[in-house]
Parts: sequence; C-alpha cells; structure tokens
Amino acid sequence: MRSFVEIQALKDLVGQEVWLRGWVRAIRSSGKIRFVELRDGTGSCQCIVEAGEPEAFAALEGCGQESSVCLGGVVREEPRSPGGVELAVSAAEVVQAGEEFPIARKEHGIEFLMQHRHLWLRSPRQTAILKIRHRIIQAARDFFDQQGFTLIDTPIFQPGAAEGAGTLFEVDYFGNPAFLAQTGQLYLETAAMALGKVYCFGPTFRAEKSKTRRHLTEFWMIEPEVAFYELKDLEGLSEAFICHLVQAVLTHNRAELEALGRDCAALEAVGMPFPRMTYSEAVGMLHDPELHGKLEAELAAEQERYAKLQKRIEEMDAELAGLMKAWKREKLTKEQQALREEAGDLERWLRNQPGHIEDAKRFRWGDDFGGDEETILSRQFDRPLIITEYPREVKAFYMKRNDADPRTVLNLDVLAPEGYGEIIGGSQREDSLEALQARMAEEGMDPAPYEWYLDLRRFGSVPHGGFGLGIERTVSWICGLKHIRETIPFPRMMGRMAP
RNA sequence: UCCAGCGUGGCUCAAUGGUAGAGCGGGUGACUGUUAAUCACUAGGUUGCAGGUUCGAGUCCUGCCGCUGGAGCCA
Repeated sequence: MRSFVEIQALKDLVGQEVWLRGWVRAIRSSGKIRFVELRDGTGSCQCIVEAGEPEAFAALEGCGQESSVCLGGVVREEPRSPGGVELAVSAAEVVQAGEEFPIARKEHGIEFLMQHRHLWLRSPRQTAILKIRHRIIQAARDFFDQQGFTLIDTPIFQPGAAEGAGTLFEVDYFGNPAFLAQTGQLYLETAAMALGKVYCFGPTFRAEKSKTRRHLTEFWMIEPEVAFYELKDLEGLSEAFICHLVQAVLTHNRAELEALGRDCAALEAVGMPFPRMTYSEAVGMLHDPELHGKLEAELAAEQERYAKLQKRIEEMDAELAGLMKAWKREKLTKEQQALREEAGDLERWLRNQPGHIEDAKRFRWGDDFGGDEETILSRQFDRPLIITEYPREVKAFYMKRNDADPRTVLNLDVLAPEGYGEIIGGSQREDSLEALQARMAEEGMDPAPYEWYLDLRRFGSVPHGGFGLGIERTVSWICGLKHIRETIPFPRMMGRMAP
C-alpha cells in the first residue's frame, strides 16, 4: 500500500520511505544519474534516480517536461538540493509521458504565453499569484464573516441599463435584452434593509473598450453594504478591510511574495490609519507649489536613474562582445532586454510627467481625476489614500448629497500606493425618496424600472452605504505585478477570449 | 475608438534590396551531483495574408488580418 505525501511535508519526513506524485518540472540526466525536479502543487522537490536502481532508472527514459509521474523512495537531507531535502528514488512509475511541452524554461513573449495560458498556469510565478489571489479572497470572506456580515448572491442577468448603456454587455434573454451585471449594489441595498450587514462577491462585466494594464472585461468584485452606516463608517471599514487582506498575505504567503520579487517592506508599511482627504483638499494639493517642488525633484531623480540605466545597458554591450559561451550571452541579453524595457517605461514616464505636472497645476474643481492625477496623489503616501466627497456631476445618481457642501456627494475612493490606482469605490447612498427621484430626473432616467429600488426609501429608509473592492487590482498591487492579466486564471480582455 | 510599434523553424531573436541563420527546445550518443547542466552529431522554413514596385523582396509600397504598448473610461 503506497502512502502518498505532499512535497510541502517532506522536511518533516526525513529518513522515511514515501511516494510522491506530480509533474516533472525538469529532468536532467548525467548518464548514470537522473535529476527529476518534481512539482505537485504544494512545492517542488529534487528527486535522484541512480543507475543502481535499474528499474526506476529505465522507467524514466524518454520522460520529458510536465510528464506525470509517481516516485517512491527515501527522503534525505541534502545541502546540494535546492529545497534542502531530496528523494532518493527506488521506484518510479510514469502516469503519462507528456508530449513536448510548449513552454520551455526560458523567456517567452506575452502573446505566446497568453495563448498557452492553460499551461502557463503551471509555472512557479503563476502558481504563486494564484495562491495569493486565493488568500486575498479567503481573507476577504473571513473578514466579513467575523464582522457578522451575511453573503448575498446578487443576479448576474440584470434588466435595463442603469448607467452608461455602452459599458454593459447585452445578451439575448428569451427574446428580450438583458445585461451582464456591472455591480450587485442596488440588489445588495435591498438585502441590507433585510439583514443589516451584507456583502456580495461575484464576477462583474464591463464592456468598456479599455486596453490597459489595469482593465479586464470580466473581473471579480467584493461589495459590502451596511444599514445605518455613514461615510465615516465606510472609511473605517475600508481601511480595516484592506489591512486585513495585506496582513493575511504577509502572514501566510511570504514564500510566494519572495518568488514574485515583491518588496515586502512596502506592504508592511500598510497600517491604520490611512491618509484621508476630500476631493476639494486633493485639488488644493494638486495646486500646491510644495507638491510641484517635490514632483520636480522626483523628476530630476528619475532622470538620473534613467541615465544610469542607459549606462548599464551600454556596459552590457561591452560585456556581450567579450562573452563566448552562447547561453551566457543569451542570459545577459535577456537581462539587458529587461533593463531596456524598464528604461523604455521610464523614458515614457519622463516624457509624460512634465505634462502631468502641468495638468495638475491647471486642474479645475469639478473635473474627475484622471489616472495621472490619481497617481500623483497616491504616490505622496506609503499606504492607501482615501479621497472623499467628489463633485456630484461626475458620480452616480444613487450617491447621497453632501449637506455640508451640496456640490459634492458622500462618496469615497481608495487609491492603492505605488501607482496601482483605484481599488475601492463606494458611497453613502441617497436615502431620501424625494432627493433620489429629483436626481434621477436630472439624469433623465425613467423611474419605472427602479420602483423596487425606490421602495427602499418608502419603507423604513435609513442611512446606509457600501463600496466595491476590485479583487484583481488588489492582487496586482499586493503581488507587485505590472499587468492585471496575470491576476486571474483566464483573463477576459478587450480583444482576447482564448483560451 | 484613436495613436504608435511589431508579425522570420516549436520558442526567443539575427539577416545594406542579392545563397534564410544562431541560441534554446526536440531527437541520437557520451558523462554518478545536476541547478536554464555540459560536449558532439542531427532533424526542423510557402518569412501573417493578398496585391504591387524590381533582373531580384524577409527587407520597399498599398490593403487586410493578428498581436503588443499607450490614451480615453473605469474597479
């Protein structure tokens, strides 16, 4: 009887005879010894097959990358093994000898990787991201569960186009138009009136034709909604929530963060309280000469960094000229390409930033923040930034008017640090029937399809509010990724549906 | 949708308008401590598609298709 164990448990099983099962990440042969790097989803382990075990040795003949195998043997400590332990194989069984695996252990272009997303998921980097994504989702559920929230599943097929029909995916629903959910919020409000504290978690769909590193057409959003909550309560909830997510990842996924090369110190800085400012204060900050001075200084520093990068790239050219080993030359070439990419990004930034600074100086109260304003503001802090009370014209009809400044609404956006942008958007909701009806009329909306929503303001209306957190943008920030497409197993983007 | 760039063996990339090449991966052989092993040999191509210019096009021109990056919009 075989007792299969997981690779992650091996360091506690030294000296014991066990079986492992998994996939061959790499196999090297030196004639009378084979090195099998086996992965099983919990980790990877070097397995040694010596010619002294002829049956096992022969069994692995012709067994290539990503073949599925079962290996039995004794676990032993071994400093020469990457994991510190290795399996001395005495029995081997090939479950299936795989065909030539398309993704070699070297650099590939993004198009090729995306076309092979189903196989790319097996790489160490992708499994690390998937594990962190899992942790963030689990921590989010735990957070709301611990605080007495009830999970409410809101519909994905929704009637009518609420805001901006162009941003919704239309589908045929038995001959009538229906739309894929853009948010569960309106339905969630009804549940908050039933249960007090509720949240929904599901996919949401945006038909915006956005081709950027921050956009997906299908992404996951977790949205709490709470009765008797006002804007201040939402601010507190959002910061506690984000801190909980970051802490969960720092506690359980150090290895994955390190595998991704993430700067953990930047995450450790994320603690309460988060900096807060109103939209009007943020506009004031954009106009502040002190900020302009800081931005100019930053610009100069980045210019210097750019010059250093260019110098290093040139030095590498010289090194390349002197290198004979082909594979070493290729390795250096790859490093150089990475630097070139970084230099290219930086060059673009340097080219655009002066314009952004000018935009900031000229920013007019009443405009919505663009990506560059958000980036300038959030980069002034080492933790997420909460901005509240935006002009009502740029925000949705259901947001509650701010009595202290009627030009604005009681909303909040939370911007992740390091330029990752908005990860939370939310608001206190308009709870006055008359005010909501007036706002809808102002927007030219037909109230008929919203009567059920207006009913919430007729039968025991209370102050309430909530927000939505985009899972993928959060994963992207916490993992320190350059593109959101790696944060979800099968990204759906403008112009990409496969696989 | 707009702007820019790129499409060459399985992959990553070379090739003044003049004989399509290298590395990796695959195959064969050698090697008992490899870490992207090393060494030798070997197979592998309608240069995205359709036209055009030219004695001659991977290279130049036009159109199309695909991809990538950026902008707007947003989580």
